[in-house]
Parts: sequence; C-alpha cells; structure tokens
Amino acid sequence: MNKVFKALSDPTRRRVLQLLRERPMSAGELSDHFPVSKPTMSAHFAVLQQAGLIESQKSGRSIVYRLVMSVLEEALLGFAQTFGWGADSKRTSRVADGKAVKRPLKGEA
Amino acid sequence: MNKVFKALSDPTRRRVLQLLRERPMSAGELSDHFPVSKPTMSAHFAVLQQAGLIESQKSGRSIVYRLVMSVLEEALLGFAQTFGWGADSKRTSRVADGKAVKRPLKGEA
DNA sequence: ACAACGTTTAGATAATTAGCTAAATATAGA
DNA sequence: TCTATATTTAGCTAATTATCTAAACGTTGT
Repeated sequence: MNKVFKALSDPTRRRVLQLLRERPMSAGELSDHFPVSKPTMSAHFAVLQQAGLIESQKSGRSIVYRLVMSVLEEALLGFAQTFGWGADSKRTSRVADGKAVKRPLKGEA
Repeated sequence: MNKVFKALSDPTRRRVLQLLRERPMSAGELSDHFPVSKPTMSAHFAVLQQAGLIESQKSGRSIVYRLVMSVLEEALLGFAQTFGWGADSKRTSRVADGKAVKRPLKGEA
C-alpha cells in the first residue's frame, strides 16, 4: 500500500492511470501523451506495475498496459475509510498502513 | 493538489494525519508516536502544512496541530472522481491535475 | 533575570528519484 | 536474413528527500 501512494505521488503517473481508465494502451501510445523520453516513461510504468496499479501484456511488438482498478480502489478507499468517509468511523486510526508505531522512542535509531 | 499527494506519499505523514483525526495534538505529542527525531518530525509537519493538510496554533510553549479535512477530501475525492467513483463517470480523464499534456513531443527537452 | 522546556533552524549526509542519451533486446514484415 | 519498430536496460547526472546532531529561538515559571 505504501508503494501505491508512492506511485501516486508523481503527476505523470497519476495521468497515466487516468488515460488507462478509458482503455488499455501500449507503452508508446501512452508516451505520446507526455513530453518526456520513452525510457523515462518506461520507468514510470515499472513503478506503477510494481505497485500493482497496472498490468502488461505483450501484443505483437507492443506491450499493452491496462489499469488494475481494484488496487487503486483498495488503497484510496482503504485510506479514506480511516478518516470516516467509508464506514466504520471510529477506532480505525492505526489500521491503514499496518504499521502501528514501533515504540515511543526518539533517541535511538 | 500535487503537494497533497506528495505529502501523502510518506507513511509517517499519513499516520500523523490519522492521529490528528482523533483530536488536535502538539508537535511533541505527535512526535512521541514515532521513532524519529523531533527535527525530522518538524520537517514532516512543515510538508503537511505546506500542502494545507494541517494547521498550527500556538498554545503556551507548544504548537498544536489540527487536521484540515477539507483539503484531504478535495484531493482524494477529486482524484477518485476521475475514476468514476464520485459521479460524472466519463469525459473527465484529464481534469484532475489541471495539467493536460503539453504536446506529444518526445525528443525535445 | 534565568533556567528549563518545546519546537524549529542550520548544516551535513546518504538514499531515492526523475530525467537524459546510447545501447540492447525482441518482434514483425519484406 | 535483414531492416524497421517498440520497448527496455545500462549508465549517468542533478534535484529532492529523509534523516541525523547541534544550536538557536521563544515561552513559562520561579
């Protein structure tokens, strides 16, 4: 889930997801929408894929990416829920990241 | 809005927001929940504040931070909307970041 | 006025990130 | 098989980020 938020922290990647919402697209087709190099876009795709937000499938000499909605849903809605917008409005404050404070130490690590 | 997503990309900062959801807290009180130094926490607070996600108010020798829900709501819900979860399910793909591709150039900058 | 407390600023460092060009890989079609 | 096309990998750089310790700042209470 942290990977999802990291992936979403870049505007280019957010837009890729939005483009992919309409229909699956090849890497090249997606790249044509952005003023950056193909390799840079390729790196963005990798980040999105590692977060589970997109999936790839070879098709001839292209690679077609498609949006995986469920992952985006789970992350965003899951987080939103801890703020009372989803359901279960109380006693959920530390659930989202599954991290739950190690300990209240400050002068150790 | 990009600042909000950037702010949310760090797990510590997400947890700060969640803690602040329950009630306003001082910098020190918040810091006690994390295994990092006060200065580091102070930097996180600054990021959250610059994104508009929290607001501070002096109180004696403490500084009390409170969550600004509306900003979080606008960003998350605003983004979610472009994926069909909010309302207006179509023709909204390029609205979210107000960025709308410069041009399909790739070998220029 | 002074000492203690709570927080931030300064200054440094190591790790991560986004970007580039050039080269490698893989597939399609002639 | 050769050539063109599509995408990624390699290798680099500049900018940003998260973190630390030490020092400064501002407020409270004596």
